[in-house]
Amino acid sequence: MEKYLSQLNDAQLAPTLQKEGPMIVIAGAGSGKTRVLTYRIAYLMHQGVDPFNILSLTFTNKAAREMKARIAQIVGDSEAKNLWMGTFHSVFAKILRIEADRLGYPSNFTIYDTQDSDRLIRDIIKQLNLNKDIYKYKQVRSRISSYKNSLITVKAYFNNPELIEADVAAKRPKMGDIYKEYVDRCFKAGAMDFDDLLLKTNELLTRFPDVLAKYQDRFRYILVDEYQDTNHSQYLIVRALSDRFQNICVVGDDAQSIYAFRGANINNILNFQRDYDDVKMYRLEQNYRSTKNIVNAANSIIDKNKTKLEKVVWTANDQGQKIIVNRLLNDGDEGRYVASSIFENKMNHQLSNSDFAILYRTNAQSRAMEDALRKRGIEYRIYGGLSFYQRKEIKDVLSYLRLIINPKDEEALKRVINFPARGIGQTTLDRLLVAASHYNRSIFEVMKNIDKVDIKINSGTKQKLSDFVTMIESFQIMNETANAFDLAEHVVKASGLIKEFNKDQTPEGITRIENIEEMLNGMKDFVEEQKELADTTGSLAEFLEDVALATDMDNDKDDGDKVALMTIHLAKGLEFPYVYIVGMEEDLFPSAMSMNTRSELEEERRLFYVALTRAEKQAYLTYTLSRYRWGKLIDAEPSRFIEEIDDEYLEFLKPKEHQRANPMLDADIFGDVEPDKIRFKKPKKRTTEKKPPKFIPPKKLKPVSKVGGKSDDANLFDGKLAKGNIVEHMRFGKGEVLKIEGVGADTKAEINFENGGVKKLLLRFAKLEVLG
DNA sequence: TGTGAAGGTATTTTT
DNA sequence: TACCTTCACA
Repeated sequence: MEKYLSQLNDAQLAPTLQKEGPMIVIAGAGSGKTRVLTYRIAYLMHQGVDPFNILSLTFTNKAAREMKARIAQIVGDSEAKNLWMGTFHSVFAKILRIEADRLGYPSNFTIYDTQDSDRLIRDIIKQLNLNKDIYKYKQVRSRISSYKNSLITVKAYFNNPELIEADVAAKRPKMGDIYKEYVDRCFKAGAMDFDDLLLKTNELLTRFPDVLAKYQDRFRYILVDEYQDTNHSQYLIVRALSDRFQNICVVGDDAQSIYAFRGANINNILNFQRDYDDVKMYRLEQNYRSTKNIVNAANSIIDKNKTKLEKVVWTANDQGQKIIVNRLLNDGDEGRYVASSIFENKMNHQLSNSDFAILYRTNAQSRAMEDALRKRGIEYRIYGGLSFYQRKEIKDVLSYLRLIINPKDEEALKRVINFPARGIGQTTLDRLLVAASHYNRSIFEVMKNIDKVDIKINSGTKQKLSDFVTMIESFQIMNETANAFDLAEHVVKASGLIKEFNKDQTPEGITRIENIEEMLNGMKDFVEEQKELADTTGSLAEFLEDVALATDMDNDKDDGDKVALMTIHLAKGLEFPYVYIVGMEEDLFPSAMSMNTRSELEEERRLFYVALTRAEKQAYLTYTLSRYRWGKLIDAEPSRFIEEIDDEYLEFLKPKEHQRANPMLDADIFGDVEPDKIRFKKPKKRTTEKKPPKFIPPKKLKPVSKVGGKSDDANLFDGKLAKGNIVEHMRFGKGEVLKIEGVGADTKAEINFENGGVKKLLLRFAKLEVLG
C-alpha cells in the first residue's frame, strides 16, 4: 500500500487518507482525481473496511470497471469484486429489482430508453387528441423528465397550482394529463424510464424506513465522482443513504459542470459544505496533464464565468506550444485541414492515431471529419452518436427479447407485433389498446384472452394474434433453460427477423444483418464472461439490463489504433496528447439554443473549458466561414470563445489566399501544415485592460447587418470599416472608430465605446454592427 | 391491411 | 441532408 501512496502528492494524499466523515474534493482538470478515488477505496479496504460496505458512484460504467480493475491490482481480485460500483442508474436499478414488489413493480421491469418514451408520449398526445405542434413530444418529454428529477410526482403536480399555471401559461394546459397518462402507461407496462430509476429509488427510501435503514447500514462508505453533474434526485439519494454514517466523499469540479440541461444542479457541489457538519474540503489544483499554455488559456476562459468556486489550477509542466487557431472555408475544408494536420503530426512526431481526438459540439459535425479521415486513410472511431443499441434492427431484436422477459412491455410489443409483417395492422392494434385500457390490463394479457374479451376483431386476425402469443410464450419456455445467446439466436430465426432483413440486399440491408450478428456475438461474449462471475448467471434479463444502461463510453472495444471522434460531452474525463476542437463558431459553439440566459452561456463556456483541458500537448481550434446546416450552406462567424482566450496563448494560422478565390481549387490542401513556414507571430499583445467588462446577456443575438463573418469576403472587415464610423458592440454598446491598424486577419480597430472606454478589437472576432 | 412515394421537419449535449 | 410521418392506392 505504501508503494501506491507514495505516488501521490501532498494535496492528493490528504483526502486519500481521511477515512471517516464528510468530505469534498474540488479537483481541477487533470489533477489526478481518479487516482485519489481509486487509492482512497483501496486504502479503506486496506484499513479493514469490508468492500460490501463501500458504494462508489461513477459517471460511466466503463470508469467503474477501470477503477475496479485498478483496485484489484492493489488489494486483490476477490476483494475488489465485492465493491458496489457503477453509475447511479445501474446501481439503483439493481436495488430496485431487489425491492420492486414494495413499489408494486415486477422485478423484471423493463427500462424504457428515450426512444421508447418518445413513442409512448407521441401515442398519448394523439390519443388525447392534442395538437402535436403545440405539444411537441420532445418538449413534453423533457418537461416530464424535469418533474421527475425534481421529485414532482403526478400527485404533487396536481397539488401545485404554480406548476399548473406555468404550463397553462406556456399554452400547454394538458401537460398534467399527459404526465398522468404517461406514468400510468409505464406502470401498466412494468416499465421505468431513466428518471424513474432515481425517482423510484427516492420513493423506496422515503416510504420504507426499514429499506432505508438496510441500505444505510450496507453503504457505510459512499463516494461520488463528478458530483457537479448530479441532479436533485441523485442528490437526495446520496443524502439519504449517507445520513447515518456520514462517511461521504464527493469529488468534482464546478468548472466542469456540463449537464444542467438534463437536470444537473451545480448547487449540489457549491452547497455541499452546508449539507453536512464538519465538512473537510480539499483542493487539487496541480494539473499533471497539460502544458502551461493550455492550462493558462483554459483558466483565462473560465475566468469569464461568474458562478464558480475559487480555485487556481496550475501546472509544473512545460510551456508547450501555443493553441493553433485556423479559419477554414467550409466544413469539408475543415475536415481536410484536420486530417492533413493529423497526418503531418504523425509523420513529424512519430505518433499513433490514438494520440489524437477530434471534439465537436454536435454529433452532426462528425460526418465531414469522417469523410476527410477516410480519404486520408486515417483510421478513426466514433463514440456516441446513434449508439449501436439504438439502431432499428438491434432494437427490433431487443424488443422481442424484452417481451420474453416482460410481456407487458408495451413499447416492445408495439414494435414487433407486426414486424415482420404478420397481418396485424394499426386498426387491430388500436382496438387492442382500447380494450387494454378498458379492462385495465396489458395488451399482451388482452391478446392472451382474446376469446373472452369483448372486442371487434375478426376471427382470422384473432388467430394471428394468438399465433403471436404462442410464439412469445414458446420463447419464454426456452428462456427457462437456455442461455441468452442460444435463445436470441433462436428468436431472430423463429420470429422471421433474419429472413425479413435478408430480403434487403442493398449495402444498408447487409449492414443490418451484420449488426445483428455482431450483437449475437456480443451476447455470446457476455454469456461466457458471466459464467466466470459468481453472482450472475448470464441470463437474458441481465443482458438486457446491461444494454439498457450502457453509456456511450461503455461499448468501448479496444479495437486498435484509431483517432477518437466524439462530442465534448462524451470527452469528459478523457485526455489526449493532441486535441482538435472543431466548429468554433457562433450559434454552433456556443449553441444557438444556449444563448438565452446567462447560465446557459456559462455552461457552454464550461463545456469549452472541458474541451480544451482534454489536451495534453497541443490544442487546435478551427472555425469555418460557412457550413452546411439543415442541408443549406449558411454563413458562420467565429465563436466568441476564441476571443475570450488571452491572445498570448494563441497562434493564428495565416489564411490561405487561394481559399478566397475558388473553393473548387481547394480540393487538396495537403502540405499546409509546415508549422514554421505558415504560422506567423501576432505583432502585439492585446492592449485592452485585463478585466473584461461585465457581460450583459444579449437580448437579440442577430444584429441585422453584421460586419464580418460573411463568407463572400474572406478578408472580413478589410475596407468595410473606417475611422469615424459609429459601431455597436454586443457588450460595449455604441462607439466611434478611432483608428484601424494591421492587415488581413490581424486587422484591429481602436474604438471609443460609450460604456467601456477605448478598446482595441481584433476585427475578425469582434461582433460589430455598423450604424453609420 | 400493406406498400411505396412524396413531403415535411428537425439538428444540442445524454443516463 | 436524412429520417420519419403521412397520404394515396392496391
